[in-house]
Amino acid sequence: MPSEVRIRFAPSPTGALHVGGARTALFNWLFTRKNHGKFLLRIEDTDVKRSTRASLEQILDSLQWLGLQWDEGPFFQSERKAHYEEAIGQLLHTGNAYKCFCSPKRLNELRARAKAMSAPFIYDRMCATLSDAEVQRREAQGERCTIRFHVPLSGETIFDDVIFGPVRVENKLIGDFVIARSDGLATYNLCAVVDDNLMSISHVIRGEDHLSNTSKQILLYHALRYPVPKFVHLPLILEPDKAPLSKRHGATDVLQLREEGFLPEAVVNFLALLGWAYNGATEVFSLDELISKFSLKAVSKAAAVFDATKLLWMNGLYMRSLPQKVVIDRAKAFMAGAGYDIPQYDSKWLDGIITLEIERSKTLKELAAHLEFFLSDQLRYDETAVEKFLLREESQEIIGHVRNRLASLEQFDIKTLEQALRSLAEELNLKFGQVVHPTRVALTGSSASPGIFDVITNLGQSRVVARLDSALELIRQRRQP
RNA sequence: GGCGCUAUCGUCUAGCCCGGUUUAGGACAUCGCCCUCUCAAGGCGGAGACGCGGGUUCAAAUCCCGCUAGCGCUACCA
Repeated sequence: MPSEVRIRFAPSPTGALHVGGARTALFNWLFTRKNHGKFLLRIEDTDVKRSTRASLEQILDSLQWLGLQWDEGPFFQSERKAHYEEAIGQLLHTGNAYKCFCSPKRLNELRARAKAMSAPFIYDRMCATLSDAEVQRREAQGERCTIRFHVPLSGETIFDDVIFGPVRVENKLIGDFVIARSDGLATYNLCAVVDDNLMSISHVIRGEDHLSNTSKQILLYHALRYPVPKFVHLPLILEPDKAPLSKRHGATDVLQLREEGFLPEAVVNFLALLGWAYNGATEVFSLDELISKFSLKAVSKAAAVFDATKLLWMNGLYMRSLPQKVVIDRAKAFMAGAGYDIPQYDSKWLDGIITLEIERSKTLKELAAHLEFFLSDQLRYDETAVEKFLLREESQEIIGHVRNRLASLEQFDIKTLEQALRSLAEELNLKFGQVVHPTRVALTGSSASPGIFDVITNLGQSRVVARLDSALELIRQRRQP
């Protein structure tokens, strides 16, 4: 029996959670659930300058919205300094680390010189050979120092990544890296190692951008005599232009996706398909199916482009396949959040018109927009539709007839309406569509809408007649000159 | 510059490990047709890819080498 599966998602709160981070979180979560392990959330906020409270909240909010519940945490690295200091002390004590007094200026010069010679920059280890007395003297003088890890000069560090396979790097190419800044705060590589050990993490699942850091961390594991976890690096997610994910390209933040009216179920399903495939043919998975079918072994090594169009398609799929009641409730909540006064509407009527638009909307936002002509009598006429269907020779007459026929109806159910309009078309010697199209534009302002009878019944007789009158008025005005 | 990683339709991918079953499969997008009161949905069909160059082999998308391109790391960021 393998030891317990303990997984962590460790974002740094320096910005909102974007789809790349969300995908990492998802894969972490799926792997945990599949293996009945524990999912921990750790906030890597050691960079005090860039970490913000707002980012933290956005990340937590995003994770919750996606339904990725964590079992332990959140833990904050900013509150765990004692652990890092202890490890650093141990490293110093065992001679695996040393104090470095080199100034940023000298380091920059070293870097510049290396670049000028197009040679690789590796810290020259000047401070590695300082005597204890010298170190003490300079410290006593109040000189600030960083602490560097003593990387072995020879040999190589090898690890077997679960996704990428064996990766090997020569130690002499790594260079003594900083594990504690001059202000005493430990850096990422050290904190991650110390915490992953303390938290008994079994698999470190993170973005491919950390692949190159892994050998450094393994060196740290060895020096600290910690057991080394399994490493799993996930391929990156790219913008359509193949550039790394960034703000400038629009909605790639999870919270933005929510604002755009996407459903978390669809986002999760879509994200799962970014770098992972079950058999290449099945694309739609419930969360439970995802958990049972997910496998890190099946994750691709190549970076994937975030295709918003496919997400849109999948969201539409979920709009139509999730239980209607669920979508209706989500739509109402979304609209309330967008400023609509939901309680003012008759609940049953609202549910009805939402239902009509669910199948023709890809997002909740789009759905809300489609509802506009039902909710407001300030019709926004689509100019193309007006020209095509209202300003035609025969339109005025047709709409006039429709108006009178509908106004005269005693019953206003679909059956009666259909009979009325079909016979009207027959009497006028017109095709049904010729009657319907101008009517639709007059009623909705657009040439696209739900079925005309659904529109009419849900608008109600008085509003229908009023709109037909308005359309007639509009036609008269537009024809004046 | 050094090191590391990656490379199948425009995009997400299956196939690659264990060479032949592949006229390289599916999905999104796109184009056409059907359905139809419009839109959407749905149905049917079309176009569309193994980065390049060498090997190995009777046979290579699949194995090997080189190249190219992209990305990552090379921070007192994570």
